[in-house]
Amino acid sequence: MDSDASLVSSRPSSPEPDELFLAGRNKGGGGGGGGGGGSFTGGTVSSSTQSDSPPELSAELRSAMSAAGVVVVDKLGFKSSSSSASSASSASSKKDKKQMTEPELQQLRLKINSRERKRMHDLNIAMDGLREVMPYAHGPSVRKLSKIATLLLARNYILMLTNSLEEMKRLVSEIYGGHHAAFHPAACPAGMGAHSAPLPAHPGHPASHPAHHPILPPAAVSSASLPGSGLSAVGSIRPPHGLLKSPSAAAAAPGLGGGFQHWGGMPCPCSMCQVAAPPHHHVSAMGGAALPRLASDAK
DNA sequence: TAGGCCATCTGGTCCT
DNA sequence: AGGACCAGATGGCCTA
Repeated sequence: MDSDASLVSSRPSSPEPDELFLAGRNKGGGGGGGGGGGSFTGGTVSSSTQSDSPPELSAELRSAMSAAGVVVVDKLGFKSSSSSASSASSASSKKDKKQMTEPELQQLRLKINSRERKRMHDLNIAMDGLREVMPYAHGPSVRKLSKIATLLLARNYILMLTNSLEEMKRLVSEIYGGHHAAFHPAACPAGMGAHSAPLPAHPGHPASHPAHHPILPPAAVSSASLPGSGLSAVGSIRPPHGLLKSPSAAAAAPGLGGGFQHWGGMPCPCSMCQVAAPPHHHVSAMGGAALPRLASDAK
């Protein structure tokens, strides 16, 4: 019904951050799957849901909808000049629900629905933000990761980055460990060269053992050292392949689809290479400016 | 056509 | 009291 469409359409006009996302996001394209289309096909969803309500309520609901629209918009941050609607809703909310008239109940219900919708939209925005930093192929031709796949891939990615950091620290300590005195003045940053204060994280320092991670909290380090930890273990934590039904998604998300298998034969010991980037990209990948993205060949 | 994924609605519960 | 959070139900869309 148009009611939901009006509510949904009122959201993009909201000054909130999700507006930017929703505006730039062409969910109707079908890339996001049925759900993606659902968010912008308010008519379909509303028709389905409104069909639950008695048909005779439609007109009433529509009138209530317009009033509730003001309330919703006001709730979303607009400077609503119509205080009557908000006052009516507040007044009705003060009543017992049993005493509320049907339009008032509907208005309250719409308000709650809108709030819940906004909450879910915010959740989806956060989920998309997570997808954006995930090392899998992005693009219009690549199917979007499902929510569960996104979460599982994110978990794997965090674990893998943790292990990568540990591995790099270990290598650095191996390289510079025996030449600490010689390398120290030049190799260390200014603060470190001065050694004004003991730096546990210094490569040559005994305390720089990976077990005492200077950056990550102990929990993160311990999580990296899961049973059978090490780089190969990260690949073993990947989610079930069944989560990636489409081969394109599996190819686009190596962390999910088994892209870690090449680790054993790779000349570069940096586990970052397991993700997607060629060995010479891991510096930029560590920088996080541009996470390695697989070739958008998928599909 | 079945199954997966999703958005939305809705009622309940918990928190501030 | 109001809002946030959660889970179940429902129905639409898409893909194999």
